[in-house]
Amino acid sequence: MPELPEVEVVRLGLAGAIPNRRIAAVSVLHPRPVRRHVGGAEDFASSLPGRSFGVPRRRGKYLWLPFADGDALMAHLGMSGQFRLDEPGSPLPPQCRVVIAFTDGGAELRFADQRMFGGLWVSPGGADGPTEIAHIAADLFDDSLDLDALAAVITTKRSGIKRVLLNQAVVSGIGNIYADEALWRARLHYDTPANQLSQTEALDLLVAAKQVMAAALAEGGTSFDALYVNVNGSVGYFGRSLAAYGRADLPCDRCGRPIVREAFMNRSSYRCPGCQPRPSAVG
DNA sequence: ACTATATCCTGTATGC
DNA sequence: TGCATACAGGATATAG
Repeated sequence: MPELPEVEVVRLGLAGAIPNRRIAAVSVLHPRPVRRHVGGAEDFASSLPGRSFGVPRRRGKYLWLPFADGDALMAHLGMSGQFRLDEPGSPLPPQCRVVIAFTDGGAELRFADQRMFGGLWVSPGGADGPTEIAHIAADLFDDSLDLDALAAVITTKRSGIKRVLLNQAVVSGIGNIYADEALWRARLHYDTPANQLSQTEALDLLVAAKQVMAAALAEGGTSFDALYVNVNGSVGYFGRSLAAYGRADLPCDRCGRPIVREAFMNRSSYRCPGCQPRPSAVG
């Protein structure tokens, strides 16, 4: 699923293809992905032509594509959203929802989304920081992030540590895959109360999360199937490097015990029962 | 204020 | 072969 590394791969792909290009026409093929656009689908399609893109930006899993006029096109990939850059007239990708054509007649920007948890909308005045994502915290690659301060905040939370890692208002960009990988690297059980961690333990966990996401970014992200791909349709290769996620019954790379899969927060959590034992009751 | 859960959505895999 | 069900999970609304 697209988390920070995958979204950054997409951002980089867009950065090489859309800046300074002017929109000629927009087609909305399904209304749901533009549900967050205040004026509705027709307004979305009619308000974009004539605008020119700047350099795409990202916070956590959110992308925004600034326009020269100060507004921005907001984008979230959700579970299965994809941006593709394809030549006009070429076959549409499966579940293509929105098509943006340019005045130069070059590659079109196409938004496909099977499950439609993702979406696009125009953020008025959002080019330099959309208000719609004011509640989204800095991510671990944000230069302005104070890692020590973030670790201190985490140690005040009473929730289990995985809930905290997944809370985008605390630290953004981490989803189920990299949460499990970071917890495995830090040898922590997902249900460990965050306020039972020492400052050092919290800091080590954040560093682990940043390191695993940096490694994933270097390999083009994690792809399990065609649901996550780069703007040119290529897949990422970090899936082969995962130590916990998706490895139920396979041996832990550290201790050899089989990784277990457990239901947690309406999804799956993977951990090593040897390296990441359930914490003792509250003490 | 804080924490936890239900909901949305569809293609794929699995079971009977 | 066909139908039903489980599963994948990010963000938000709602409940506690």
